[in-house]
Amino acid sequence: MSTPKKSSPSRLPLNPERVWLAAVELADESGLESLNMRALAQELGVVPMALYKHVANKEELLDKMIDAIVREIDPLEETDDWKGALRHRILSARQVLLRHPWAPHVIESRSSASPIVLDYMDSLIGIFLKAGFSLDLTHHAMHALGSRMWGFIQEVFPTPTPPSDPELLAAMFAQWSIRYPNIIEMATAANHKDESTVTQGCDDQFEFEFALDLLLDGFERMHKSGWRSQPSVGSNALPLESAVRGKRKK
Amino acid sequence: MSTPKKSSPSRLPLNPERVWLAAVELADESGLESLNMRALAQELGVVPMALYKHVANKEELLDKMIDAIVREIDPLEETDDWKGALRHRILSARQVLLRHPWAPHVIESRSSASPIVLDYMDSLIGIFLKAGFSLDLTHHAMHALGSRMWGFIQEVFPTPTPPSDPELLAAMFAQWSIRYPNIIEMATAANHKDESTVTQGCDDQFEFEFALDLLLDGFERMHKSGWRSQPSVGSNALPLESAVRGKRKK
DNA sequence: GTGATGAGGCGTACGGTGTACACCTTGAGA
DNA sequence: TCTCAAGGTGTACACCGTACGCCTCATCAC
Repeated sequence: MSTPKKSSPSRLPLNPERVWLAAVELADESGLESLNMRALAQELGVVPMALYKHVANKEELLDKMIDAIVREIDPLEETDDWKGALRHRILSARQVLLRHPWAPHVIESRSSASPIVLDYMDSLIGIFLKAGFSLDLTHHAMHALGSRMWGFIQEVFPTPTPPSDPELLAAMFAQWSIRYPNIIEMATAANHKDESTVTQGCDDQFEFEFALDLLLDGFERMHKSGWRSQPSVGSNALPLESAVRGKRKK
Repeated sequence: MSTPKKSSPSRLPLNPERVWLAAVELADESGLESLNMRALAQELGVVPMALYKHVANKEELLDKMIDAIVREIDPLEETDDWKGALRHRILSARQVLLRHPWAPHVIESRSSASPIVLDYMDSLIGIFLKAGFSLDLTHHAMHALGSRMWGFIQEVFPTPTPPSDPELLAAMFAQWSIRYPNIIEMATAANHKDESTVTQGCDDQFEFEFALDLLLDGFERMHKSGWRSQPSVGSNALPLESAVRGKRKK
């Protein structure tokens, strides 16, 4: 052969892409907290410092990991149904995130959008514009989508996991009923069960689609009614705010 | 005196609250990355390990810091205007976060809600229920609010800061116009300016209120129309989803 | 061949982090 | 005066990212 590999049979030469794909795999399997340069190096059968010949540092590695999974999002299909297209794209993003549970945390910690990320955002904006949305409304809609465009649930503050001991559980339930009557009332109703499932039984996919559709329906309504944030073009300072404040109060 | 402090005149005895209030102050002034146990100890004129007599570990310290700022949110006022009350409370939360820019990152990293945090959530739920919202709709509305109930902008992926050199800037602008035509079109229109302000001039407060009002209006509309997610009580599995899907398609 | 070159893997070491653990100090109460 | 515990001290360790210098080896002009 013209390329004799004598050192080790299992050692193909390692390149940047192999590094971050291995990182994605490691994070998928062992969680983000297990992803460190030493563990990743070991996974690749290499010494830690070898990685730095292929990625500048850990931050860049995390950037590339996000790029890798953003590429997994379904490509945009040709259609005239803007709402369907947007919905499909965002739900696809959500499926990707479900496969990579570490991703939300990493996305939130990025300091700047990569070209791949900008491609995705550009395509979403394109959906609005192609449907005839004003530049103005498109802009606000993108902000209103926020992290939801990536498929986040953005589940801040998961409620504490209840104790398994039934006696302790009953005690906790009694306490909560006094201090958090509304939470308890809502939670027990939400799953037609007793206190044992008080904090469970919430369908994430449903909640996500509920909020997404609420936003999309809102965008549609504003678009159809020809909503504009500015009474007259030319000034772009505080008037924006008072304009909408006026509308809100009706 | 009956309490002679001979060691040092400036050394009042240090207690848990002093520790986390000092931590909040340090994070406010120097940023979250400067908040470590050694720096915090120095700020308090004490050796690092002394802190562990008052807080269990850094995670607990971060929990307490969040508690401290959640307490800064305006208390709930008595009113029959649920939308106004909710709006006021959430905008107040946003003001708090603006005073403590490190808070969103910390909130996102909490693994469980503290009692103080649950108090706040309970009060929001209470607003919905008092207004006559169904338990069902209240539940979904809380999820739809998501991190917005804390006043997050949730500005994922800030666009890269443009170079200051005007020549480089023009080059970047030209490149972007080709690769991200929609972003550029939207951004230039958004502030009626040339490329020099392409990524600036976005009023965060306006964007936040825009999205918040969109959600609140949506909740109101659904409440008034007597929206329910379940065609019949008793089953709580997939039917939920198809129910809303049906509504969405109309 | 042979020496130069440079890409890529290696080994050591350093500074920064959270924190375990044993020690000491001090002041209140018996 | 002795005891005891709360609270501050000092040392030390494990783990992290990564700077820096070295070594190996395939390539290629001569």
